[in-house]
Amino acid sequence: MKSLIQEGTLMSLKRLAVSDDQRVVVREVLSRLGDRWSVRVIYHTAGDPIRFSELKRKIDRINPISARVLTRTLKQLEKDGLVYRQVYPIIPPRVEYSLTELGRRFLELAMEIIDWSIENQHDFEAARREFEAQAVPQ
Amino acid sequence: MKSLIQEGTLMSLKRLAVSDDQRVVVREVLSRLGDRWSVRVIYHTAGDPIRFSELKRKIDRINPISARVLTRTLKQLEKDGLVYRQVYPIIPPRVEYSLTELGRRFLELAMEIIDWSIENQHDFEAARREFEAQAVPQ
DNA sequence: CAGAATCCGTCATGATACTG
DNA sequence: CAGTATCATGACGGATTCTG
Repeated sequence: MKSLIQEGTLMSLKRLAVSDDQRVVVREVLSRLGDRWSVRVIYHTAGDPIRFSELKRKIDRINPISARVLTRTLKQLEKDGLVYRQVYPIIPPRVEYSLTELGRRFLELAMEIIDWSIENQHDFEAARREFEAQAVPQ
Repeated sequence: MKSLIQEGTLMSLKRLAVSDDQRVVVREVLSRLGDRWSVRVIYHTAGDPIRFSELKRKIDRINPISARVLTRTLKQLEKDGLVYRQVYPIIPPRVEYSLTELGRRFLELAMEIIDWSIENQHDFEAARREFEAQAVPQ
């Protein structure tokens, strides 16, 4: 299994090292995983098309998000091609968000990591405890 | 395939929503993917145990990293249980870094996403071009 | 309803110099 | 060799107020 990692990663890094454009895309995608809201927004956009306010309300239930941040996150995701934004030019305005195919696959990959994190929760917590037991016993 | 996503993600979100601790762990792992250096450091730590300076030199070849940032990144990864730090109490000091089992699996998952990003590079670039063509035509 | 505008605090990153 | 200390900065996130 060690060789599996090393061969796989070496191939990836070669490809990663070749082109600047590729490094930019990778950085972009990993950033979406790492920022505070993108994954959560994408998750709540996975079902039927959802309006701005409803999306905000759903997210607020778990963790409050400001309109400004939700707007910025959605705009970024739209630019990345992960989210589709449909505008109905009526009054009052109606805007619906949904996932693109790219967005759906992104969510699947994100979920793999999320599930893995939860499965290994205790290992992570044990590592942290041990680290803090060693460091600066004062 | 839609139901696949929705069932899978719903299960994950339920688990995600239940416990605060679980949300913390998930946030932690996703942050490691999203920050600028962790994945790169983990990649270069995947082979034989590697010393601080050699690690720095390898990373520098692609993108220069300051000693301060490399130190901080390594310490964080050690605290997360992804990297193992072996100290030899000799003079001059010798410190070797290697991956834990948790770190190896993390790298595999990260590589899935990296490979996917590269495979879909053109879709991402097309989405960005289209977005910028629409926005603010001035 | 779906944002935009403004202002502000925090954290990650980074350059530079120093040390056991 | 393997870091630490100090200082600076820019992006991200957030609260509040306003609008077509």
